[in-house]
Amino acid sequence: MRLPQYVRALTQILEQGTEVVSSQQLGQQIQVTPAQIRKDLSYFGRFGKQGRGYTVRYLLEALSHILGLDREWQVGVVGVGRLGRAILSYPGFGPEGFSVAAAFDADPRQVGQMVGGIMVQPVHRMQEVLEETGIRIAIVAVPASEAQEVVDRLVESGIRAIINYAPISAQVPPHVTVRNIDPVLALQSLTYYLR
Amino acid sequence: MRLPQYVRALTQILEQGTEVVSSQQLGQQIQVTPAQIRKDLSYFGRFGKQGRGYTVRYLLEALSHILGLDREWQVGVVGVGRLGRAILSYPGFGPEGFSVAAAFDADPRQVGQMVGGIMVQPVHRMQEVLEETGIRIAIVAVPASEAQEVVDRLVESGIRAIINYAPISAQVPPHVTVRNIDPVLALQSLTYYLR
DNA sequence: GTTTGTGAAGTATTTCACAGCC
DNA sequence: GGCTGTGAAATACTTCACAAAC
Repeated sequence: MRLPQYVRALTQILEQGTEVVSSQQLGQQIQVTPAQIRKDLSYFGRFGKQGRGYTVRYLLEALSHILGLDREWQVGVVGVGRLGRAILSYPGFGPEGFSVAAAFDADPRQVGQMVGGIMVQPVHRMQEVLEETGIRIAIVAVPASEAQEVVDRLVESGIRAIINYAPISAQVPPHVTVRNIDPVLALQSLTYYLR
Repeated sequence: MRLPQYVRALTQILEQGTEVVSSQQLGQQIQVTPAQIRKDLSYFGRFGKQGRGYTVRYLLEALSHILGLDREWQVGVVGVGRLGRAILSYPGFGPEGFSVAAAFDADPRQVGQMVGGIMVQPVHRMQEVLEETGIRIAIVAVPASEAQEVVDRLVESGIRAIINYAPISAQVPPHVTVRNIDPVLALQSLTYYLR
């Protein structure tokens, strides 16, 4: 899925004040071939003008809408240890339309604390809170040993999308999508090229 | 590149005391089809026995060697802001054979400080230090606006592999490999499925 | 009976290349 | 002349299915 990259690049291009962009120029910025970009876009509609290119603002709005980025998404974070705290106080989600609206932890010492401006709730209230708030995206930042259990409970609670920071390959039903963030795997795949 | 996943799964299986594993069992654990696993492995050699499966310890050692994971890798971190500090104090790299051996920052207030047990060095000494220590892997944790410049200097310094946490698509020559860690892009690709 | 390793078949993804439009 | 949108061609990746080995 390259659309989010296009959105990011178009946002930058718009900020520069450029009004029209070709697939060639866009591709240069994000290391994707022009044909690839045109093919990707053609799957969703016809956004360009021959001989001219794409109107940056128009394409940006169209793609943002397709991705559902023209609204704010509430996100729940499970696990407020070292990593969870870093996520909760990460300032990069807000500007992109994601707002961390709930945080959970199993450790009673964490529960009740304020982290990144929100109150940590006990994990046994997770289903209740997620259903009340209608949160459908969760970030899992618990130890590997507890991650699958947490994922199972998130799925039961109606979560539809998960960012998983735990080093496991989580099992989920088909209606739930998972993206793994796994720096160790990334490092380990790099070492292959260093010999 | 799925080999690192196989290594991780095999390590767990070994810890459980299981000595032999089939592509079927291994696949179940990490959500990969048995045929896929056999095909992946066949590219590097013949590790199994028909009717039996794979000797866990033997396959684990073979894959670790192929990936270069049978040694320790020194890593340099550039940027010791919020994110860089989290990376420097992340306890998950060491056990996997990665040791953060140098840290750099452009901010003079950070330079000289000890973070995660190592001394922060000025970014202008980066090339010198990287060449002295022979570090070939770097983690980039600087703001987007400075990331490409840092990447360029890393490439000049002989770095061959980069984990990039900055939200940019870095330009590097073909002999350098980059892996991006980008939670915002991951989130944005998830929202597509929620409508 | 079980499970590997692997050609062949089947899908998916990417690139080519050009008619059509600006 | 420049650039899109898109079928066709080319690549890449995955799954099938089975002979061979245990």
